[in-house]
Order: sequence, then C-alpha cells, then structure tokens
Amino acid sequence: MKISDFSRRSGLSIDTLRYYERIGLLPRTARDGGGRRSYGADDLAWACFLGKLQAMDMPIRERLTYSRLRSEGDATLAARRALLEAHRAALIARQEELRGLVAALDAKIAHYRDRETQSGDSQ
Amino acid sequence: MKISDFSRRSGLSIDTLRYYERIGLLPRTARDGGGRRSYGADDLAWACFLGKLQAMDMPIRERLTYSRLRSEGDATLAARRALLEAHRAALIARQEELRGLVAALDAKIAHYRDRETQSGDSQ
DNA sequence: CCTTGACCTGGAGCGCGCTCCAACACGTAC
DNA sequence: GTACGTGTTGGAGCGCGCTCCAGGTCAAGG
Repeated sequence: MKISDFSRRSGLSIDTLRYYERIGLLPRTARDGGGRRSYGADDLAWACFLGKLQAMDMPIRERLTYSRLRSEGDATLAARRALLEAHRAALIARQEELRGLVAALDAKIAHYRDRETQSGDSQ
Repeated sequence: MKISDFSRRSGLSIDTLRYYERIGLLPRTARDGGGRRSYGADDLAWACFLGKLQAMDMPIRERLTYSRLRSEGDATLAARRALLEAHRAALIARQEELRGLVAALDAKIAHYRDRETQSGDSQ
C-alpha cells in the first residue's frame, strides 16, 4: 500500500506518518523498487492503534516507550500492559475531573440564565 | 493582595498571571503606590474561573473571547452563556469519545492478559 | 544607610506535535 | 522524450501556552 492510501486508511496525515517514522514511533517502513514506502496490513493495525493512543491524550514520549517495548517482542508483554493500565487509570481520573467541571459549568450556565431572566423582566 | 498570595490562592503561577494580563485575559490589575499589582476578591473569583475553563480544555482564544464579552457588561450575558453551552457540548462529546476509547483500551489490556497467560502456561 | 527580597518590564526561549517547504527522483501516459 | 503526478529527503516554521531571564525599581528591616 502506498503512503497516500495508508494515510487515508489510518487517519494519520502523510507528513505525520513520515514524522512518526523519523522519531521511531512507526518502524522503518518497507520500500518498493524506487525507494518508496510500501505499507502492509499489520502496519495499518499498528498505526490505527497509535491513533487511538493519541486520541486518548497519551503523550508522544509514552507512545514512544510503548513502541519501543513492542519492538522488543513478547518479553515486554507485561510491561506494555502495565503502561496501558497506567494510562487507563489516568483516563478514568480525567473523566472524574471532567464530571466535576461539567457540574461547575452547569452551575455557571444556570446562573447566567437567572441573570438574563431578571434583566429581561426588569426592562 | 500581592501577586504571590494571589498566585497561591488562584492556582495560577505568577508568570501566568502576568502573561494573562498581557494578552488581555485578565483585566489590567490595580496598582499600589510603587506600581505593584494589588488584587481584590473579585479578581480572585475571575482568575479561579479562568483556571476552571483551562482545566476544561477551553483554548486561550475562546477564553479571550469570553473575557472580552465579560468586560462588555450585561449586554453580553446571552452570548457568554451560549459560549459556555457550546463548550459544555464539546465536553460531553469528549466524554463520550473517552468512554469508547477506554472500552477499546480495556479490550487491548484483556488481550495482553490472555497472551501473558498463554506464554506463562507454555513455559 | 545598606541589604534583602519581592516586585516590575520587555523580550527571548521552550516543549509539544505536527506541518510545510525546496529540491530532487521516479514511472507512467501521451 | 517530456510533462505530470506522486513519491523522497532534511530541515525550517508554526501555534499553543506558558516559562524564564536580564536588568531595573522600591519598601521594609537591621
């Protein structure tokens, strides 16, 4: 698969794909005769998972660590799971925080509704 | 209140307070005889709310818009409420997204648990 | 008086995560 | 054979949101 197709299917921009490869987040991609990147199906699964990790706000450093562990094979399975579990805990904490913040926001919005009504009544 | 106290109470660093004032996110603060910032209680409430907006991932641009509206008085109450409601909707959407991502992460973690067990059993 | 420490200003620097660019190499269609 | 489209590289640039720094001012304490 050529990079343009891979970009569309993975949801990562062409520039991002090359950038990720440069920093080692994606492994060095196989090349065709002319030196062009040629992606396979397993590359796609990995790129998509990287995209999910990013959507989960996992910073690049952590994704790099995960990627390095992955490249070291089955010996790092437990370490990788631990990393994911730590990030899961962070996500849960963030969700709790957001719940509280939404509640505060709702209070503020209700407060605005009151003030608008009052000023509307008095004019 | 001096800036160091205000920083501690608002949770914003001294540098951030000065930065916010520079870009217009905080209004020009009152000064004492020597030209030093002298904050009041209402400044504190506003700074704390700005902190919450930031914790809600509201970008600086949007916070600036909100701040500008606020400085224009009661005529902008409805606009400010609309802005907060739009951000509330974004937060809810993000929460939903995170729920899905956590589910995907759980699946991945379960997958790792399986693989670890298998390799443990076979050795 | 003189030191100390907190404050002031304008501006530079930084870490993140891309994004864009110039200059060049292919391979296919006409 | 030449134009075009798509790819390559290394490196520069960017938007965000601070954070840090140099060089200076001022008030209070010893």
